[in-house]
Amino acid sequence: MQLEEQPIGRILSMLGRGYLHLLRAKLKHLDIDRNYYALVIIASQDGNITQQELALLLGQDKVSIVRVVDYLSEKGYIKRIKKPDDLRKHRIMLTEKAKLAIPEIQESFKSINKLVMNGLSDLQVSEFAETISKIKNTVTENINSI
Amino acid sequence: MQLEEQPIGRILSMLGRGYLHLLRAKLKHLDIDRNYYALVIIASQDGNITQQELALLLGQDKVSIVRVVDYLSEKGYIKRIKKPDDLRKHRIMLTEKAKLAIPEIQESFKSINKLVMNGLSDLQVSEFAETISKIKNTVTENINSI
DNA sequence: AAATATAGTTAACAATGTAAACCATTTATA
DNA sequence: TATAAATGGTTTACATTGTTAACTATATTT
Repeated sequence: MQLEEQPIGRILSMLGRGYLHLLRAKLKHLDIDRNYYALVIIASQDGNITQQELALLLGQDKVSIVRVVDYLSEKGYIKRIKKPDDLRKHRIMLTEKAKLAIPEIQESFKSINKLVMNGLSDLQVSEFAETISKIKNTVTENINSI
Repeated sequence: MQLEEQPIGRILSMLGRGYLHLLRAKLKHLDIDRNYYALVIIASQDGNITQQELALLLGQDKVSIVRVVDYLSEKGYIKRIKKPDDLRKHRIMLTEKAKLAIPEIQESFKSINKLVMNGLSDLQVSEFAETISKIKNTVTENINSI
C-alpha cells in the first residue's frame, strides 16, 4: 500500500467502520447496537459525570450527547438525576441492567482489539498505539488552528 | 494511551474524520467538498471505468456510487457516457475542469498525509502503513465471515 | 421465447454531523 | 439587589450517509 497516493483518513475511517461492524456482531445479543464506549465511560465515573463532561471525554458536541443519553436511557441502561447543587446539571447513573452488561462490553473491546491486531507482534502493537497517538495529537492541533 | 481499554475502531474513525476536515480546509476553494478520492480514482482510469468498477475500487455499494457520480456530475467534474457495446453500462469521463483540479487534489493528499505524519520517522511511517494494511486484511476477512 | 442476471436508478428510512434558537439556572457585574 | 452574561441541557432543522428494497433497461443463459 503506497500511503502517499491516497488519503490516509479514508483508510482509517473505513477501518473504524469495519471494527464497529465486528463489535456489533459480537454484542448483537444486547439490545443496544451503539454507544458502547459512551456507556463504558459512564460506568467508569458512575454517577459522577454530567453530559458536558461526557461530551469532553468523548470528543463530541452536546447535541450528540443528548442523543446518546436519550438512547441509552430509552434502552434502560442509564438514568439522568438532577444535581441538587446545580439544577441545570444531570448526573448520569448506570442501571442494574447496565452494570451486568459492562464487563462483557469491556471484554469485547479487548477481544476485538486483539482480533484485529492478530498477526502483529507485541512490539508492532505498541508502536502502532504510539503512532496513532502522535497522529491524533497532530490532527487535533491542526484542526484547532483552522 | 492504553489501546486495550477502548475500542480502537473509534479512535480510527475519529482520526479519519479529523483528516477529512483538514483536507476540506486545504481544498476549500474548490466547489466540491467530498468525493475527492473517487475523483482521483476516476482520473487514474479516465474514461475506462464503470460505476460497478468504481464501487469495487472504493469498497462502496452501487447506491452510494450513484450518489457520488451524481454529485461530481452536477459539479461539472465528470460525465456519464453510455457504452455502445453494453448499453447498461456507463463510462465515467473527466471534464476539463476536473483535469485541472486533479493534480492539486493529489498534492493535497500527499501534503495532508505528510502533515499528519509529522514528527514520525520514515521507519515509523512505513511500519504504520504496514500495520494498517495488515489490520485492514484481518478486518475484511472477519467481516466477510460474519 | 422465457427466465435469469447485470448495471444502474429511485425511493424510503434511520443514523449522524452541524448549527441555531431556546429554557432554566447560575454566576458575574453595575 | 437588579440586570446581564454564561452555562447545561434540549429542541428543531437540514444535509449527509448507510442500508435495504423495488424498479427499469439491457444482456445472457436455457
